Amino acid sequence: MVGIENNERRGVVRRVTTFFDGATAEMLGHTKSAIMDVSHILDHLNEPQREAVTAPLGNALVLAGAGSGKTRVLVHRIAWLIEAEGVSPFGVLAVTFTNKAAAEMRQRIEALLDIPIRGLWVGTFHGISHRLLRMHWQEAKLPQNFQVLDADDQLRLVKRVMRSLDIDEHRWPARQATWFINGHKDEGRRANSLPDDNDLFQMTHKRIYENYEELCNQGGLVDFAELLLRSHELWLDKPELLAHYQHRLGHLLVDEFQDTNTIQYAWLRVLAGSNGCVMAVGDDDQSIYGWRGARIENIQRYSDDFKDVATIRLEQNYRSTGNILRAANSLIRRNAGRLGKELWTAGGDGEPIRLYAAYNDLDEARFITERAQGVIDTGGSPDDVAVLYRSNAQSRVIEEALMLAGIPYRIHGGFRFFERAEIKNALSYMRLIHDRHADPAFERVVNTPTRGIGEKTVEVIRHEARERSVSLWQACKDAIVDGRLSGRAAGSVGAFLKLVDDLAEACDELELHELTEIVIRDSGLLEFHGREPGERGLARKENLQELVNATRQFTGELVFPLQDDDAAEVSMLQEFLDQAALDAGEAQAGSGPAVQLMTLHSAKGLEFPTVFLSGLEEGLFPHRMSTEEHGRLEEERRLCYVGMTRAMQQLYLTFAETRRLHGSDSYNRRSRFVDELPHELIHEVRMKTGVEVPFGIPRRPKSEPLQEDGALRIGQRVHHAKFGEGFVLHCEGAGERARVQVNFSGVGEKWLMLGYANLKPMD
DNA sequence: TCTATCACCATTTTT
DNA sequence: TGGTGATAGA
Repeated sequence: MVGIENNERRGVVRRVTTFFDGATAEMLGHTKSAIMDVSHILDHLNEPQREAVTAPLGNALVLAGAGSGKTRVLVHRIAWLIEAEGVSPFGVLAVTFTNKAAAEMRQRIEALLDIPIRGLWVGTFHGISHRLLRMHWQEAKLPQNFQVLDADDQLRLVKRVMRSLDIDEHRWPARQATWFINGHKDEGRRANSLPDDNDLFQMTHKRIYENYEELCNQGGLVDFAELLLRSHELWLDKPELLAHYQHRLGHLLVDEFQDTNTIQYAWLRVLAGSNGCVMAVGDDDQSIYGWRGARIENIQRYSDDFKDVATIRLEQNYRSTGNILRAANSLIRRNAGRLGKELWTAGGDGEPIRLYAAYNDLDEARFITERAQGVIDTGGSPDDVAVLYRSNAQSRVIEEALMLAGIPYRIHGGFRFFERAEIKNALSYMRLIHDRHADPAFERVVNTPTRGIGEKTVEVIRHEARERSVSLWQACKDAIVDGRLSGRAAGSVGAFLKLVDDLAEACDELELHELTEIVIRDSGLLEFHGREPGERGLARKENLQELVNATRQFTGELVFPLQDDDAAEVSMLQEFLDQAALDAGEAQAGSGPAVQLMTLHSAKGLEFPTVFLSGLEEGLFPHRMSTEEHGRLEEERRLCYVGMTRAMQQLYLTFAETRRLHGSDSYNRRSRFVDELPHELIHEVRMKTGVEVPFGIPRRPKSEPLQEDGALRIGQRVHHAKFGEGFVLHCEGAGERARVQVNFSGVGEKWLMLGYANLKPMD
């Protein structure tokens, strides 16, 4: 029904160029909105936003700059489709990358439309693909109770495969093999489609991929990439099924389009078919996930691959001050091949961007802490402050400084709730209760808590299972009957089997949370983890309790409700386990206002009144590993752009001349990104005094200051009391912080503080 | 089978 | 520097 309506509508061309709030209804022509008040949808939108929200039914590309109201446009567009265009909620599919974004969008749509939108599909690529596979497991050639593997499960499985193939894990790290498999799946390639060549790397990994694939198929295991790949294949294999969804889902909206990878793009194209309307929202300047397969070119290809794409640019920024935007604009302008966008604000210039050249990482942390304290002292909330860094290793010193100052902070990233070992253990018992043949779960808890089933015994069971192509569980039963296990091992294994069977029986008729409670107690996990030394034991026990709470609150309500004909028979337990795999939860429960510490990557999409961009040093940011390739350097620059545009009022850039990383000191030059910013927008904060001076002018090119003193120049031979003779390689800094790198004939290259080294020129 | 010790190593992260 | 994984000894 919906599909037919849509097809008719798509021919209708409506030009809506200007809106006057009072006149809106009259201007909408013959659509349903003529009799309906849609001002709540269109009020408070700027011109381009309204253009996007009310775009004619068809394909559209919305280039939404940072802070330009992207989510707002998506939400209002959906409301517009439903209320003004009369599209059924069942005909709309909104795709995001994270569960958080999906939840937020759903919530905002419901708030805007003031009614729960049953049937509206809002979810992640993975979540939606997963749902499809659950509904059409037979067509997708999966067992009904197939299991979703998370990254950790996958890695373990790959390791198991490699061991069974006798592949040296030193030479071929399992991480790399997993990377290889996922990389190809993300590109839509199955193991058998990879070419055979003489490349040992390729052939080894292909072999692993093939065996891994086989093991997954045998055990009904589906990893993240597989969800997408398989649902894509499902559509291609079953045209009638595809037709059903194409007909039903006539309106697709995709958030963060620049982050789509090859398979996601293909997935969308297939689903859209020739009649579907796709609204792609994204920002090529914020593409920072190329390293995990995202294809920035998808956003460029889109206009070619889809017909009659209307392009709308959202460039008015509602977040940052003029200075911040000007700096960000001029930074990103250095990247080539952009679709082009220039952020502007109706607000004022605001304060200058502040730059702090710290002596070392501790000094940097001290400065950040001091200024964060300043924000709090002047009535700000700790929540208003974010400290961003390139790599997680940088967080420690900042943490310590904040802790010392008694400023509450929260670190984003790290282990998330469902990724914690104790939680995964508990879930594994639950998984086994649900499906005795779930091998990954079996492997995980067969000897957790320790019950005398060692590696040797497990190896016997694995061998048995492989020989007969049965699950580990089945292999245990057989091995006991056939007497293939020693008396002692047979006893322990038998006890484990009985434990799980007993748990299953005891929990048969119970609510999910009651089951969970019994599982963590009777499996011995609660006691086992509680015994762990120190704070950790306590924390783990609490987490397990928290799991019980989570199951109690779990309603089984689907992320996106299904229409009656979609109804799939899925137990609450299954549902919960799936969700735990697909949504690992938040890393830390928020408790009170706190300064936010996170990587630049995880800051995307967020905003803060005060932002510290720390560690702006060559080698760290841009990261050493990204400086070689041009494309990767541009991605680093986009990352810097993302970081800067998080700031609403105040932006601090900091770097350290010396940094302790991995236990040894490193001396890095200030990041090129700092120098790519217009100097007039920056004030440099001087050490100790805190006095601000204009940035840029007095700074001389490196090595010059020393030359002027007539002391040293590059290449000059020098003598050091302890290291002997050498010649100067580099000079950096000035005054008390001046350093030289000298290549000594005896001890090699050394960095020395000029003030202390007492170098004697030799010529 | 479990625990202590020692190399080894080290962007970014969601699903 | 600190976390991880392999190995040796109890």
